[in-house]
Amino acid sequence: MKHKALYGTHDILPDESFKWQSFEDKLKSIFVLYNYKEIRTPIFEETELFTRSIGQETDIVQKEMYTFFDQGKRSITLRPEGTAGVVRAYLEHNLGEKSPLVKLFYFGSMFRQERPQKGRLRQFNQFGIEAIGSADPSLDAEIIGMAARICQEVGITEFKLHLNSIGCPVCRPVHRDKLLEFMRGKVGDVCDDCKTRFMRNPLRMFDCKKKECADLLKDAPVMIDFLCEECRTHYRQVKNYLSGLEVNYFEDPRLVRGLDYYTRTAFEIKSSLLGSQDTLCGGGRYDLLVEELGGTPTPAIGFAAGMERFILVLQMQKDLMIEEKKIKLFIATLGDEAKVFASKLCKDLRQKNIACDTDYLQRSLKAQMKEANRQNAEKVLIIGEEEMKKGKAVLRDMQTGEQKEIGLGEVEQILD
RNA sequence: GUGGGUGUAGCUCAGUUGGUUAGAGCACCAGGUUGUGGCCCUGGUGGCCGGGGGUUCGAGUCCCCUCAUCCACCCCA
Repeated sequence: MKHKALYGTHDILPDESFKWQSFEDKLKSIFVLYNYKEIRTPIFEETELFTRSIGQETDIVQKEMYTFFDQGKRSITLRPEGTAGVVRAYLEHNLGEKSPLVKLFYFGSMFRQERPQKGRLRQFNQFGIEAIGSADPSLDAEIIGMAARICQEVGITEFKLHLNSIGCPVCRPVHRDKLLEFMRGKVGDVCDDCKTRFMRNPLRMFDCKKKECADLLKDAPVMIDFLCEECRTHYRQVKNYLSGLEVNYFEDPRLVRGLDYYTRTAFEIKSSLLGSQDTLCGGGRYDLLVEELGGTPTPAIGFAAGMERFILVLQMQKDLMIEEKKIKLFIATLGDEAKVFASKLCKDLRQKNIACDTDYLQRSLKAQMKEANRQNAEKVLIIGEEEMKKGKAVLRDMQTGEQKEIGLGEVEQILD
C-alpha cells in the first residue's frame, strides 16, 4: 500500500462517525444547559504562546510539540492543548470587557508527538470548557459537576472523580520545601525518573507508579496539609458545594497536574476500563494564566476531555449509542425511463427533507433490494417499465414486507 | 526515547518437523426466484504471506536487517 495514515493518527470511518456525531450532539445539548458558548480557535499558534502558558519545564513543551517554521520564518506550533488558544482569543478580543464572566466550550484536534498506545494518539480530539472571570468556588463545583454529568449522560457507567487542591504561589513553595526536606535522605533510593523529578518538579514524584517510590512517598507531606488560609477555605467551599450538588468525589491528595498554569482546584475523571491511559477528563483552576499571557489578573477554571477515550470506554461497555442513520426511501428502477423519473423524484423528495437514495450501478432488482436493505431504508419504491406506463409504482415497507401500488404523483404525500 | 508482542484476502484469523496450484469464517458479487431485501443453498471475485537480503534443491514457515502496528514505560486527554 502506497499511502497510509501517519503513525499515531487514524481515520474515523462512516461506520464509526455516527457514534461521534451522536456523542457530540449530546455534549452540545449539555453545554447549552449550563450556558456555555462555543469558541473555535486556530489549530496552530505562535510557538511562544504554548511555551509561556504550558511551561518550559513540561514534557509537552520539552519534547512533544509539533513545531515548524513557516515561510516567514516564524515558529509555529500545532496546538497540544486547547486552553492556551482560548485564553489568547479571550485577550485578543477583549471578551472580558463585554462581560465579566465568559463561559466557553470547544471541540477540536490536538497534537502531541508521543509514542502512541491505547487511548493515546498523536492527533487526538478533545472537548473542553473554560470559564474565565470568577474565583468563586461555586463555579468550580458547577464545572466539576458538569464533567460528571457529561459522563453519566453520555453513558459511562463507571468512573471515579478525583479531587485535590494544589495551592497557589503563596502556599506551594512552603509545601515544596517540606517535601524536599522529607525526601532529602531518601532520594538515593528512588527511581531514576524520580531523581530528575526531585530536581525539576518534586510534586510529580507522587505520580510515579513504581512500588519503591510509592512506598517511600507514603508518609511524604502532601500539598493539602499546607494550603494557605485562602486556599484552604476555597477548597472547603468547593467540597461543600459539590456535596450540595450531590456529586460524588474522591479526595486524592496525590493528584498532580501536568501543566504549570494550574492553581488550587484540580480534578480528574478516570475509568478503570482504559488501561494505562485512564484519564477521561482533567482540569482545574488556572488563576494565573491570563496574567501570564499579558492580561489583567483574572481567575479562571476549565477542563479538557479526550474524545477517543470516551468512545473507547463506550465501545468496551458495548453501549454504542446506536442511532444509526436511516434513509426513508430507496428507489429501485428498471429501465431508462424509470431511472430518469427516479432522478427527478429524488431531487424533489430531498427538497422536502426526505432522505432517499437510488441505484447508480444499473443493478438487477434483486441487487437493488439488497442495497436498500444494506442502507436500512424504511421503504423501497419500485418503478419498473410496466409501472411507468400506468403512472404507478410499488411501495414496499421493508420492515413488514407489505407492498401496495401507488400513483407516481402521490409519493411525496404518502411519505410525509 | 526505552522495552516486549504482532504483521497471511476488505475484516477476524488458521497454516502441522521447511515440501506441489496458500486456507476458513464474515463481507462483496452472481445464481437458485427471466421484476423483490433479510434466512438458507450453490458458485465466484479477491493474497508481491509488510519490505529487503540470506540459508536451502525448495521459505508463509529458519536467520539477519528494515518498516509498520499494538501494549507497556515515560507523560498525559
